[in-house]
Amino acid sequence: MPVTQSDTPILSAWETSMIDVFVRAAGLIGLPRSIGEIYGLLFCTPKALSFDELVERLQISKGSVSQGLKVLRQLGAVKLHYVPGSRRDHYQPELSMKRLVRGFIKDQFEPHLLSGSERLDSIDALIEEEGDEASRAHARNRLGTLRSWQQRTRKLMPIVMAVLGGAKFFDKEPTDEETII
Amino acid sequence: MPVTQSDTPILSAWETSMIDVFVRAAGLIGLPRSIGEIYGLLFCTPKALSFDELVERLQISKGSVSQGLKVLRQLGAVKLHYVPGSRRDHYQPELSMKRLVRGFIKDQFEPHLLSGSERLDSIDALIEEEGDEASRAHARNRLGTLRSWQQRTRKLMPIVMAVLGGAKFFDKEPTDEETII
DNA sequence: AACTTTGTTCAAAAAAACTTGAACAAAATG
DNA sequence: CATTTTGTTCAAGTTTTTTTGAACAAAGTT
Repeated sequence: MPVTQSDTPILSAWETSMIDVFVRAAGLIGLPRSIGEIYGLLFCTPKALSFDELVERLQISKGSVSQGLKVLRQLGAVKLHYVPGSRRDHYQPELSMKRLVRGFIKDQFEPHLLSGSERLDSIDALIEEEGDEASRAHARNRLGTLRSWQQRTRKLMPIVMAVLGGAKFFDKEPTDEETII
Repeated sequence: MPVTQSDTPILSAWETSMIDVFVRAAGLIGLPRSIGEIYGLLFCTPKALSFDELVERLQISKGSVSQGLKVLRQLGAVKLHYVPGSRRDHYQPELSMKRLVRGFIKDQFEPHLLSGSERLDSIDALIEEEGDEASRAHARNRLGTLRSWQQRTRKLMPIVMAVLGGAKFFDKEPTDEETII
C-alpha cells in the first residue's frame, strides 16, 4: 500500500475554496501563491495560528511560511497576537480593507511613484541633448503628459482611502455596517 | 573586430529612459517587459509606427511584438492608424489616462471580480456542510467580510473613473489643462 | 553549559512566465 | 496563379520567480 498524505484532510472544503480566492487575489496584485495561502488560512480561522500550524495545515515549507509572513507583516496584512503560555508567535489577519489597501499602496506603489518623479527629471535633462528643436518640443510635450499622469495618480490615492474609510460621498444606497470596515 | 550591433544607436538616450519608465510601469501592473517597451516607444514617437519598425528599433522578436500588440489592442492602449499608401498596420498610443485605466480595469480587473462573486456563492454552499454551528457561524461571518470588500471595490471603480475623467471633486488647486486628459 | 524550541537565511531545485524564431496563414501584387 | 508582403501561432529555449530544505542563529529550558 503506497504512502498517502493523510487520512484526515487538513483543510475543509470551504477553507480550500476560500484560500483559493485569496491565492487568486494575490496573483492579481503580483504576490506569490504561498502568501495568498497563508493570509487565506488566517482569514478562515477563528483563532490565531502559529508558524508551525501554518506549515502543517498548508503543507508548504518552513522557508515559504517564514518569507511569506515577513512580507505580510511588512504590508500590515497580519498582526502578531500574543498567546499566553506559548513561546511561539501567533498570527491573525488584518481584516480592515482600508488598512490592507493602505499597506499595499505604501509598500508597493508609492516607492515606484516617488522614484518615478526623479526619473522624469533626469529625462528632462536628456531631452535637451536632442538634435533639433522639433524633436525636443515633442519630447517635452510627452514628458508633460507623463507628469500629469503621475500627479493624477497621486491625487487619486487619498480619495481611494477616503472611500474605503467608510466615507460615503458617492453612495446611492446605505451600506449595512454589520461587518468590519 | 567583433560584430557589433550597429553604429547608429537605434534609440536616443531620452527614448531609452522613457521606455524604461514604461517597462517599470508595466511590471507594476503585471505586464511583461516587451509590452512596456512597445507602448513606451509608441509614446515617444510623434508618428505612428509599423510592426516592422517596432521589431527593428526595439530589437525584439516578431513574436513578442505580435503578442504584445495583441494585448495592447485588447486593453485599448494602442490604436490602429491608417497610413495611406502602406499595407502595413500602423500604431499610435492611447494618450488618455482615463481610457487607459478603463481598458485595464475592464480587461484585467472586472472579470476577476465577477468570477469572484460566483465563487463566493459556491463557498456559501460548502459552509453549510460544516459540522458544528459555531464553525458555520464564523465561516459565514468571514464570507460576509469578503462580500463587503467586493462591494466596496465595485463602488470604487466609478469614482476612480470620475476623478480621472477630469471631475475635480477633491481638488485643492486647479490643474493646468494644457495636456490631454 | 548542553539541549531544545522556534524561526530565519540562502543556495539549489522546481515552476512559471517570457521570448524567440521557424513554420504557417492570409491577403495583395505582378 | 505564383510570388511577395505582412503578420500570427506555437513549440522550444531562456530568464525570472518561487519554493524547498538543510544549515544556522537566537533565545528559552533543564
